[in-house]
Amino acid sequence: MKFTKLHTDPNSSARTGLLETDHGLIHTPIFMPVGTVGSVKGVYHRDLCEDINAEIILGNTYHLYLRPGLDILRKAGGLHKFEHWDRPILTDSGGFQVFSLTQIRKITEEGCTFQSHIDGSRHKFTPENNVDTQRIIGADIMMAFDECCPGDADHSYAEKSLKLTQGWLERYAKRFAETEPLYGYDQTFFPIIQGCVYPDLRVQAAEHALQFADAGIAIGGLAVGEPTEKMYEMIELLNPVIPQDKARYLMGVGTPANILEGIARGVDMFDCVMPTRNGRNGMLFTWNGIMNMRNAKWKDDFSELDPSGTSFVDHYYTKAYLHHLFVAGEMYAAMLASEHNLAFYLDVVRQARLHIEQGDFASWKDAAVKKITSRL
RNA sequence: GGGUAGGUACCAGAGUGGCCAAAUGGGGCAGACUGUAAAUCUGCUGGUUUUCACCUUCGGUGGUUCGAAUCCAUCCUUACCCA
Repeated sequence: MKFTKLHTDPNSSARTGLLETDHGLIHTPIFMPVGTVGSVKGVYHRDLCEDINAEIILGNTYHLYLRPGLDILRKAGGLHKFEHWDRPILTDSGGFQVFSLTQIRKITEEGCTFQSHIDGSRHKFTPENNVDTQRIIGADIMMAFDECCPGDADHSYAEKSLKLTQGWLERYAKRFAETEPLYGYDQTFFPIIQGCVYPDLRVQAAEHALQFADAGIAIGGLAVGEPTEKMYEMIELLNPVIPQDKARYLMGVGTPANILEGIARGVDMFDCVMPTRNGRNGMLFTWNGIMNMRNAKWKDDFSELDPSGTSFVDHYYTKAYLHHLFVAGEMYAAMLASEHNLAFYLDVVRQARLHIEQGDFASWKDAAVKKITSRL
């Protein structure tokens, strides 16, 4: 896998690039829709390709390992074939579940013991079996197995956590080097920089992780409880530390504004459940601001859903109609909102790329952020 | 005409002397959501007030009582059954 930097913005650290995979090209900056258990919730793959134009989607190792399980994934010939998705896939390792399923897991130096959130059965992830599992899933980009450290952790915990992550990374890289892709196309892996909100830990984490970076590297453990400003500080801090020829993936982020600010600070790749989850819960992101479609104000607004939207749903349906679908609890509401939001997110990164190429990204970004964070 | 069971907040429906502005659902109105245990969760939902508190409210009217949604009388009314 290869990452090439293409353009740089003169007034910020924003850049465009190209990530070449065996399943196709990824133009960065990019947003990657999250498809945890083998589907981007509520959205047809057809629409993901043609309407939204997602260039890559995510899967999740923890969730897919529990269900459908490795036997089925192996028999299916990997996740691409199983879910019939021909474009690139990135899988998270389950490191986020180490963070979010804190009540039902135990961390040791060897790995992490989980209780399944589905049936309570006990399982263990180690860096080694995590590589094996992601080989079976067959992601184009595999994520290292880490501990996603909470944003409010103190320095001592963060340091201990980082040590663990670093030890796991070394073992992960070793196992990765010893194993081969199973399905005839290339796989790469991204190491993950942890270190919470502590500059000394972050820099140290980056320097360590960079030894294992091939095409790209990830910044993890952000947007997990720390103030947004701290998140921006950490990205700024890492920007000069990470070589320009590595794709930088800011994991789990975020709001459209977070993404633009991340791009301005040199980030190339983003993923987040926000467009789909918040969409299912009635929130629409647009260039003109945020709409809560359950609000009564939309009930007799028969204007098109989003005049500036790029999805067909934006011009095919009205605000009043979507409001009605949400109030009525119709699943179609969740589908339409997810489709709109993902199309918007992909439009955000597309516009960002255009403005970086034109060289006016920084000023455009400031104006855009102001607008998209307002409430309609 | 006779009998029985009812009439409680936007709706349904608990409550049957003080802890009742009144459970619980639904509906309504807002809010939250960041590598998805989320088509989920939270708050508010008689009036004034930031809270305390006070005022008005449980079909109508009139009583009993220190005190009534709750007991009594009467009227209105709904459903079902019998004729």
